[in-house]
Amino acid sequence: MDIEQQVAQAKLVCEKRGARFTALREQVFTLLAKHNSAVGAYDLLSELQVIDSSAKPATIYRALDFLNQQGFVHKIESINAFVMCDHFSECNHPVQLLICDDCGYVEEIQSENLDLAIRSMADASGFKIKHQVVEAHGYCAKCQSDKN
Amino acid sequence: MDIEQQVAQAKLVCEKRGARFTALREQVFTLLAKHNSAVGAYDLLSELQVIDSSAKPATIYRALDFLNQQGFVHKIESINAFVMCDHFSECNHPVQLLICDDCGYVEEIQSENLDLAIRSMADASGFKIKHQVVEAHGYCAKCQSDKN
DNA sequence: TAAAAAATGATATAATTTATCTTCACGGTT
DNA sequence: AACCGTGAAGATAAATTATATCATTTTTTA
Repeated sequence: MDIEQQVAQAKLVCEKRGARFTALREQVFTLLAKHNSAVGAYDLLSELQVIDSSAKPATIYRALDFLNQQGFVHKIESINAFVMCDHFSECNHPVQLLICDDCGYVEEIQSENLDLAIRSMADASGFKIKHQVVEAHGYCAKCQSDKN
Repeated sequence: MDIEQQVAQAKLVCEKRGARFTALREQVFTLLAKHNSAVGAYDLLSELQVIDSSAKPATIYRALDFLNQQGFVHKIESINAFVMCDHFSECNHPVQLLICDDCGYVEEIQSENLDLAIRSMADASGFKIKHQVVEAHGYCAKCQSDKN
């Protein structure tokens, strides 16, 4: 799916939800979509400032907040960075990421078993899960082979 | 296991490894051990400053770094806080946490299935995992019942 | 159109973490 | 015991990440 399609899809989803996909939010969405790896908020801010020189930290954080709430982007807690969601139309799925510590590439996975394993442990303790952070760090296939 | 035993155990482990469990590191270890929930670095710093008024941020971060490397404490990436490890003698186990967003209680779980699920997804992509961050947020049994 | 709600602008600041350089303490070696 | 190399801690500063607050503008709704 190319970026224009993603934007169109996001607009559609927002319309359905009564959420406002404003020009600013679209800009941030597009900037992030152009990366195929994780990006820090301040890096994104620098990019945004090329278009909109008045942008400030709060500008980018607010936009990211919104996009995150809509499920379009994920925050990677372990590296303070943001990444596009691979399947943003289906909302509210558990987020599970493989993060390459070498090249920064992020792969979003979907393991039902993983989700079940967490939930069954939680159930055993009477714990009610609202949100999961699953971030595996290591080296992607490409970076491993590059080392040979 | 009470705190003195934990300290003794930590000393033993460090000795075996040729790592230095200095007075400062012991103080930070003990402070953290007194909590049964996650604590922020600056909260810990405040507590340390009662004993050692010259302590600075770097002081606490260095000690936490060491304790983390030894596997005695875990950093909770999603809330920027630290917690004692439940089983610090067995090193290098994957860290899996249930974090109560109400009372701050942290339960460390050990699910082989969870670990396997992540690894099997990684294998499928040729991804080599070095470190996992698994942090489930929600409400513990106690906080749920308190709401009734 | 007026009022309410939401988004953005602008400014400041808080919170978290790391870098750097110096000094000190410990362990092994001559 | 004095010497020396290494790692730890002290001191200072600064980088990085994130939020608070209040004014202004835009959009929605009554």
